[in-house]
Amino acid sequence: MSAPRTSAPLADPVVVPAGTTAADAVAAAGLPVNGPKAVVVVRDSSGRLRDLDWTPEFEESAEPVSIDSPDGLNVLRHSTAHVLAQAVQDIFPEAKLGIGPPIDNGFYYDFGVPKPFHPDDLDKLEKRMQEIIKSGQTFKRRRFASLEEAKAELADEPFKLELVDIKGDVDAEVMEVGGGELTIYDNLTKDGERCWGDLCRGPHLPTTRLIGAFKLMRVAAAYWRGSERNPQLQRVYGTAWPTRDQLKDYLKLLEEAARRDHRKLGTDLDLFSFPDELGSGLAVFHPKGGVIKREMEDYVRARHIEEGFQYVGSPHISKEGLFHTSGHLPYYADTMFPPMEFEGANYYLKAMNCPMHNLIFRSRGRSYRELPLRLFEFGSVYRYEKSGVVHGLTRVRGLTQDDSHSYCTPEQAGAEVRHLLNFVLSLLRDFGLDDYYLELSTRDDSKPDKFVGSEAEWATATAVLEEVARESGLELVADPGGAAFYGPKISVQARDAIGRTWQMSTIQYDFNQPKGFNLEYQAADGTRQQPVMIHSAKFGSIERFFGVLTEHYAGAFPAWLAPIQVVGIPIRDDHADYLAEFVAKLRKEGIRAEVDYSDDRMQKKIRTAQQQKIPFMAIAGDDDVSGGTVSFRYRDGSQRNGVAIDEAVAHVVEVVRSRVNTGPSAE
RNA sequence: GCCGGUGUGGCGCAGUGGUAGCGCAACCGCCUUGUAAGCGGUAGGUCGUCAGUUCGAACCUGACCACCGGCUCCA
Repeated sequence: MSAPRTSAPLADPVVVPAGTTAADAVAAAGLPVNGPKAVVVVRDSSGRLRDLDWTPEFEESAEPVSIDSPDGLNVLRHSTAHVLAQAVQDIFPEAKLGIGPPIDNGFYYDFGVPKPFHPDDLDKLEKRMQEIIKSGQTFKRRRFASLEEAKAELADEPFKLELVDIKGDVDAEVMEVGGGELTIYDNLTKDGERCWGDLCRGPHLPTTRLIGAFKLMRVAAAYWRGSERNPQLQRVYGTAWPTRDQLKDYLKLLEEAARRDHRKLGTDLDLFSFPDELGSGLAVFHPKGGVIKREMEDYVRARHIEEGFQYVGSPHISKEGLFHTSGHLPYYADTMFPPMEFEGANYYLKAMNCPMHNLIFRSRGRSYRELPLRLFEFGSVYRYEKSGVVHGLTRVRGLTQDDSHSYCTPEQAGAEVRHLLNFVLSLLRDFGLDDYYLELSTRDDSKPDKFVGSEAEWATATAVLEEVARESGLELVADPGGAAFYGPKISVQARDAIGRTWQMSTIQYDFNQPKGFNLEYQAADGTRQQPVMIHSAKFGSIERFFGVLTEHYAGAFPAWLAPIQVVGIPIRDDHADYLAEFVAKLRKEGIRAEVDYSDDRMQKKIRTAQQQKIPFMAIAGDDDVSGGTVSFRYRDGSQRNGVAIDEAVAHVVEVVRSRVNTGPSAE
């Protein structure tokens, strides 16, 4: 997610005499220069942000930018990065400066240091930053006419020197070369004395005092200029806000995310685990997780069949040749588990299902009348993810894809992609994800060896996907270079309950594998033609989707997915038999219901059921027994007392079958 | 794969050189209770693994494994 580039105008353009500083202009317009709504920079007519002390080019159309706008927040965060860098060099004088851009909710700064930072160092740095901020430093822009001058100034900063020297693909976000212009910002104390400086394109806050609240979050290593071949620098991450309250809210959001973490909930709710004995990235689903997984699969299988897919099956391993034919092996040999050799052949665990489906297509002659031919399966694949990247259920080494391949004529491709996109979106909606945008991943023409097929083929395929994506009316984001080697793709990015986005489904247009497999169908005119294939995974992987759903619902799954849907809670032991009859009736309707027979008190049983996030608690005591009723407590805490047994059964059945959620997802 | 951090009963944690402790969960009792923790007792750990240092290692050193936070990668 990248921050929006625009900020809403605060006022009409300010008209001032030439030579006025932006700060004076802002003041003249009666705009605030302090506090949480402060104007911190201005935008010139070319859209570029400028410091408030910017005079020479000041224009009538300059637009004030407030600190709480997205641009203003970036300026605030970037300025905080400078304060961090100054603090680091104060405490670790040997530290060399990398870069320090703003990011979502914060900033980072990279440093070259002889010894990596320890998390405890953050406290010291925060303290020093606090002092700097309170002292009210300003950032003073200095311009250099020549490279030499700048280099002399930066003689002690090897990384900055490298930035100065970079020819061609200069990272314009980081600095500005071009036109021979290089700028250094000097940090000035309140008395106007220089106390620090950094090569930077700016702009910055007029004073560090506007940094209302910040916190250093973590240290990590990051490759210099993002390349694995470069040395690693120490990156310090922080967050920064105009006010303390905003920082507090942000930290609360992080806590909420931690509370929803599927890895924690997986243990708490007894859903799944990753036994050491299996190896990294290999999950087992426990009975409760198994229920959810099976419900997900059953539903998705049924929906596929409704949509005209045919359910197929294929093995987990194959001889090597198959993956040569498909073209995968040269690209993915590193990330496939190493081959097993026996009977004179190499066998690989499959890392993708498409080659298998291609063999099904090719198993007999195909007619145009069969197209689009839609094959679908839950295909388990194994990918040797690097040790540092496995992450809960969202990045694993063994996973199951709900993988489909639609074989169609090139003319049918657009309609098939449209069909798939609608299908995918309706499925996601059924699982409570209804806020999404699309990403169109295309070929990177500068890296032809990463992609197969001609430019014309790519252009055709991309045009088909783009047209369907556009007419969907959903937000569409370009992802140049993100395509698979065999073709472009649309991916659906879904926002969860707390606004995080997850890449979910993909739809990929492939004209290459049909070629490699020599797939053919007989056309109406009797000629043999080559189909195109559309790959699609709706969940992406069952495991990953499971993890995302767990976080989306914070473990409070909608009733139809809940491992235990109803728990009977007797007020006294002797009410248990009465509830057992009720539970038996529910089970007859296919409801997952149990009686809590533990010798805990009913309050404790309620607490246990709440922690298990069970949607329905059916409570019964003397009143209910004599009245032939049960009393519901829902997991959101609301109650419905004295519901007649038959009505209660019907109520539960209705909620479960309608697949709606009972109670707010956050408990 | 790279950098840093962490690894103690099912879960959450304490214990920095003298042969392991707390809370929850589990089990056994007592209590018989109307919407989020009643009380008492019992059992459970070769302290991630393997080497090493030491009279002695949960604690110090090394290697490996796993996890966490990032980076790089993600068909």
